[in-house]
Amino acid sequence: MNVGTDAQPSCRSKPAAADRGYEGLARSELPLDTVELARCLIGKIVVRSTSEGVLSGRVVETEAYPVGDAAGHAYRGETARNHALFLCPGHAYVYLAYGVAYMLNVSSEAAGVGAGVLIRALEPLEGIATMQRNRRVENLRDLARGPGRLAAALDVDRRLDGADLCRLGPLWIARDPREAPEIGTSTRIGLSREADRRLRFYIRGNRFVSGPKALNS
DNA sequence: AGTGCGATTGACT
DNA sequence: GTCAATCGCACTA
Repeated sequence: MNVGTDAQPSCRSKPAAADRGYEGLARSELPLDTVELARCLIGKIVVRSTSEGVLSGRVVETEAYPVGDAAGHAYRGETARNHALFLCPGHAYVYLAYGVAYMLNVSSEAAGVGAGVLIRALEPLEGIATMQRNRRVENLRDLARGPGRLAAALDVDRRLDGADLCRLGPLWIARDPREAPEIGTSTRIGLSREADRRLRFYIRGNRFVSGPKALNS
Protein backbone atom coordinates (compact mmCIF):
# COMPACT_ATOMS: atom_id res chain seq x y z
CA MET A 1 0.00 0.00 0.00
CA ASN A 2 1.01 3.58 -0.61
CA VAL A 3 4.25 2.98 -2.38
CA GLY A 4 6.48 6.00 -2.31
CA THR A 5 4.33 8.37 -0.33
CA ASP A 6 6.04 8.89 2.98
CA ALA A 7 9.58 7.69 3.18
CA GLN A 8 10.87 8.75 -0.21
CA PRO A 9 11.98 12.24 -1.27
CA SER A 10 9.36 11.92 -3.95
CA CYS A 11 9.23 15.45 -5.29
CA ARG A 12 12.92 15.50 -6.11
CA SER A 13 13.49 12.09 -7.55
CA LYS A 14 16.16 11.64 -10.16
CA PRO A 15 14.40 10.47 -13.23
CA ALA A 16 15.29 9.50 -16.62
CA ALA A 17 17.16 6.30 -16.19
CA ALA A 18 16.57 4.23 -19.24
CA ASP A 19 15.25 0.69 -19.22
CA ARG A 20 14.62 -1.65 -22.12
CA GLY A 21 15.12 1.18 -24.56
CA TYR A 22 12.61 3.47 -22.90
CA GLU A 23 13.64 6.79 -21.46
CA GLY A 24 11.91 7.70 -18.22
CA LEU A 25 10.08 10.99 -17.93
CA ALA A 26 11.53 13.44 -15.39
CA ARG A 27 9.14 15.14 -13.02
CA SER A 28 10.46 18.49 -14.24
CA GLU A 29 9.07 17.63 -17.66
CA LEU A 30 5.53 17.22 -16.35
CA PRO A 31 3.36 20.36 -16.44
CA LEU A 32 2.00 21.35 -13.03
CA ASP A 33 -1.28 22.34 -14.64
CA THR A 34 -3.78 19.48 -14.75
CA VAL A 35 -5.16 20.15 -18.22
CA GLU A 36 -1.70 20.59 -19.66
CA LEU A 37 -0.64 17.36 -18.03
CA ALA A 38 -3.60 15.55 -19.56
CA ARG A 39 -2.44 16.69 -23.00
CA CYS A 40 1.19 15.97 -22.22
CA LEU A 41 0.49 12.38 -21.23
CA ILE A 42 -1.09 11.58 -24.59
CA GLY A 43 1.44 9.57 -26.57
CA LYS A 44 3.59 8.72 -23.54
CA ILE A 45 4.23 5.12 -22.57
CA VAL A 46 3.07 3.51 -19.34
CA VAL A 47 5.47 0.78 -18.25
CA ARG A 48 4.46 -1.91 -15.75
CA SER A 49 7.31 -3.99 -14.45
CA THR A 50 6.39 -7.23 -12.66
CA SER A 51 7.95 -10.56 -11.85
CA GLU A 52 6.13 -11.85 -14.93
CA GLY A 53 7.99 -9.38 -17.10
CA VAL A 54 7.37 -5.97 -18.60
CA LEU A 55 3.99 -4.74 -19.80
CA SER A 56 3.67 -1.48 -21.63
CA GLY A 57 1.27 0.60 -23.66
CA ARG A 58 0.99 3.97 -25.30
CA VAL A 59 -1.43 6.44 -23.76
CA VAL A 60 -4.14 7.24 -26.30
CA GLU A 61 -6.80 8.82 -24.08
CA THR A 62 -6.85 10.91 -20.87
CA GLU A 63 -9.21 13.04 -18.82
CA ALA A 64 -8.33 16.02 -16.63
CA TYR A 65 -9.87 16.49 -13.17
CA PRO A 66 -8.53 19.93 -12.27
CA VAL A 67 -8.72 21.97 -9.07
CA GLY A 68 -12.27 23.01 -8.21
CA ASP A 69 -13.87 20.35 -10.44
CA ALA A 70 -16.95 18.99 -8.67
CA ALA A 71 -16.48 15.68 -10.48
CA GLY A 72 -12.97 15.23 -9.10
CA HIS A 73 -12.26 13.07 -6.09
CA ALA A 74 -10.24 15.83 -4.44
CA TYR A 75 -13.16 18.27 -4.56
CA ARG A 76 -14.21 17.74 -0.95
CA GLY A 77 -10.71 17.76 0.44
CA GLU A 78 -8.09 15.19 1.28
CA THR A 79 -9.08 11.77 2.61
CA ALA A 80 -7.36 8.44 3.10
CA ARG A 81 -8.50 7.35 -0.33
CA ASN A 82 -7.49 10.35 -2.39
CA HIS A 83 -4.23 11.23 -0.61
CA ALA A 84 -2.16 10.49 -3.70
CA LEU A 85 -3.94 13.24 -5.65
CA PHE A 86 -2.31 15.72 -3.28
CA LEU A 87 1.23 14.53 -3.99
CA CYS A 88 3.41 16.47 -6.41
CA PRO A 89 2.99 15.64 -10.12
CA GLY A 90 3.74 12.17 -11.39
CA HIS A 91 2.37 9.95 -8.63
CA ALA A 92 -0.21 7.23 -9.21
CA TYR A 93 -3.68 7.60 -7.74
CA VAL A 94 -5.52 4.29 -8.02
CA TYR A 95 -9.09 3.74 -6.84
CA LEU A 96 -11.88 1.23 -7.31
CA ALA A 97 -14.82 2.45 -9.36
CA TYR A 98 -18.28 0.92 -9.03
CA GLY A 99 -16.75 -1.80 -6.90
CA VAL A 100 -15.68 -3.35 -10.16
CA ALA A 101 -12.79 -1.65 -11.92
CA TYR A 102 -9.59 0.09 -10.87
CA MET A 103 -8.78 3.50 -12.32
CA LEU A 104 -5.22 4.73 -12.88
CA ASN A 105 -4.62 8.44 -12.44
CA VAL A 106 -1.54 10.67 -12.44
CA SER A 107 -1.34 13.38 -9.77
CA SER A 108 -0.95 16.97 -10.94
CA GLU A 109 -0.46 20.43 -9.46
CA ALA A 110 1.91 21.36 -6.62
CA ALA A 111 2.22 19.16 -3.54
CA GLY A 112 -0.73 19.76 -1.25
CA VAL A 113 -3.07 20.61 -4.13
CA GLY A 114 -5.48 17.82 -5.08
CA ALA A 115 -5.95 17.16 -8.80
CA GLY A 116 -5.11 14.55 -11.37
CA VAL A 117 -5.42 12.99 -14.79
CA LEU A 118 -7.25 9.74 -15.51
CA ILE A 119 -5.61 7.48 -18.06
CA ARG A 120 -8.50 6.01 -20.02
CA ALA A 121 -6.95 3.85 -22.70
CA LEU A 122 -3.69 2.36 -23.94
CA GLU A 123 -2.44 0.97 -27.19
CA PRO A 124 -0.79 -2.28 -26.03
CA LEU A 125 2.90 -2.54 -26.87
CA GLU A 126 4.82 -5.06 -24.77
CA GLY A 127 3.67 -8.10 -22.80
CA ILE A 128 0.53 -8.62 -24.83
CA ALA A 129 0.25 -12.31 -23.98
CA THR A 130 0.33 -11.47 -20.27
CA MET A 131 -2.26 -8.75 -20.73
CA GLN A 132 -4.49 -11.20 -22.55
CA ARG A 133 -4.21 -13.54 -19.59
CA ASN A 134 -4.85 -10.73 -17.07
CA ARG A 135 -7.96 -9.66 -18.97
CA ARG A 136 -9.12 -13.07 -20.12
CA VAL A 137 -9.62 -11.56 -23.55
CA GLU A 138 -7.80 -12.23 -26.80
CA ASN A 139 -8.82 -9.25 -28.90
CA LEU A 140 -5.96 -6.75 -28.99
CA ARG A 141 -8.27 -3.79 -29.39
CA ASP A 142 -10.18 -4.59 -26.19
CA LEU A 143 -7.14 -5.23 -23.99
CA ALA A 144 -6.76 -1.71 -22.61
CA ARG A 145 -9.57 0.28 -24.25
CA GLY A 146 -11.25 1.78 -21.16
CA PRO A 147 -9.83 2.76 -17.77
CA GLY A 148 -10.85 -0.39 -15.92
CA ARG A 149 -9.63 -2.67 -18.69
CA LEU A 150 -6.33 -0.84 -18.81
CA ALA A 151 -5.74 -1.31 -15.10
CA ALA A 152 -6.68 -4.98 -15.28
CA ALA A 153 -4.38 -5.55 -18.24
CA LEU A 154 -1.45 -4.00 -16.37
CA ASP A 155 -2.37 -5.65 -13.04
CA VAL A 156 -2.76 -2.24 -11.41
CA ASP A 157 -4.72 -1.97 -8.17
CA ARG A 158 -4.57 -0.16 -4.83
CA ARG A 159 -1.16 -1.65 -4.10
CA LEU A 160 0.21 0.86 -6.59
CA ASP A 161 -1.61 3.83 -5.11
CA GLY A 162 1.00 6.52 -4.43
CA ALA A 163 3.68 4.95 -6.64
CA ASP A 164 6.15 7.43 -8.10
CA LEU A 165 5.80 7.27 -11.88
CA CYS A 166 8.93 9.35 -12.40
CA ARG A 167 11.22 6.66 -11.02
CA LEU A 168 12.01 3.25 -12.34
CA GLY A 169 9.90 0.82 -10.36
CA PRO A 170 6.75 -1.29 -10.66
CA LEU A 171 5.02 1.45 -12.64
CA TRP A 172 6.53 4.38 -14.51
CA ILE A 173 6.17 6.63 -17.55
CA ALA A 174 8.43 6.83 -20.58
CA ARG A 175 8.71 8.89 -23.73
CA ASP A 176 7.59 7.59 -27.08
CA PRO A 177 10.11 8.30 -29.86
CA ARG A 178 7.29 8.53 -32.38
CA GLU A 179 6.10 11.79 -33.83
CA ALA A 180 3.61 13.72 -31.68
CA PRO A 181 0.07 12.59 -32.50
CA GLU A 182 -2.87 14.81 -33.39
CA ILE A 183 -4.94 15.31 -30.26
CA GLY A 184 -8.73 15.59 -30.18
CA THR A 185 -10.85 17.05 -27.38
CA SER A 186 -14.29 16.18 -26.02
CA THR A 187 -16.44 16.11 -22.91
CA ARG A 188 -15.53 13.52 -20.31
CA ILE A 189 -17.18 10.12 -20.18
CA GLY A 190 -19.57 8.80 -17.54
CA LEU A 191 -20.08 11.96 -15.48
CA SER A 192 -23.23 13.61 -14.20
CA ARG A 193 -21.57 16.62 -12.61
CA GLU A 194 -19.49 19.02 -14.71
CA ALA A 195 -20.56 16.98 -17.72
CA ASP A 196 -20.16 19.80 -20.24
CA ARG A 197 -16.48 20.55 -19.69
CA ARG A 198 -14.24 19.46 -22.55
CA LEU A 199 -11.49 17.87 -20.50
CA ARG A 200 -11.06 14.61 -22.38
CA PHE A 201 -8.11 14.19 -24.76
CA TYR A 202 -7.40 11.43 -27.24
CA ILE A 203 -5.35 10.54 -30.29
CA ARG A 204 -7.42 11.23 -33.40
CA GLY A 205 -8.13 8.16 -35.42
CA ASN A 206 -6.51 5.74 -32.98
CA ARG A 207 -8.48 2.51 -32.76
CA PHE A 208 -7.59 1.91 -29.09
CA VAL A 209 -9.48 5.00 -27.91
CA SER A 210 -12.63 4.26 -25.84
CA GLY A 211 -15.93 6.09 -25.92
CA PRO A 212 -18.76 6.58 -28.43
CA LYS A 213 -18.10 7.63 -32.01
CA ALA A 214 -19.71 11.00 -31.43
CA LEU A 215 -16.98 11.95 -28.97
CA ASN A 216 -14.08 10.68 -31.04
CA SER A 217 -14.30 12.83 -34.13
C1' DA B 1 -25.74 2.30 11.40
C1' DG B 2 -28.09 3.02 7.09
C1' DT B 3 -28.48 4.92 2.50
C1' DG B 4 -27.34 6.51 -2.10
C1' DC B 5 -24.39 6.65 -5.73
C1' DG B 6 -20.63 6.55 -8.79
C1' DA B 7 -14.34 8.86 -13.44
C1' DT B 8 -17.28 0.83 -15.46
C1' DT B 9 -17.76 -3.44 -17.45
C1' DG B 10 -19.74 -7.56 -19.49
C1' DA B 11 -23.74 -10.04 -20.50
C1' DC B 12 -27.88 -9.91 -22.68
C1' DT B 13 -32.58 -8.25 -25.55
C1' DG C 1 -29.57 -0.61 -27.35
C1' DT C 2 -30.53 -2.02 -21.80
C1' DC C 3 -29.14 -3.52 -17.24
C1' DA C 4 -27.26 -5.81 -13.05
C1' DA C 5 -23.02 -6.56 -10.43
C1' DT C 6 -20.39 -4.85 -6.50
C1' DC C 7 -18.03 -2.07 -2.86
C1' DG C 8 -15.95 1.89 -0.87
C1' DC C 9 -16.96 6.40 0.28
C1' DA C 10 -19.63 10.52 1.63
C1' DC C 11 -23.40 11.98 3.88
C1' DT C 12 -27.52 11.76 7.04
C1' DA C 13 -29.35 10.61 11.63
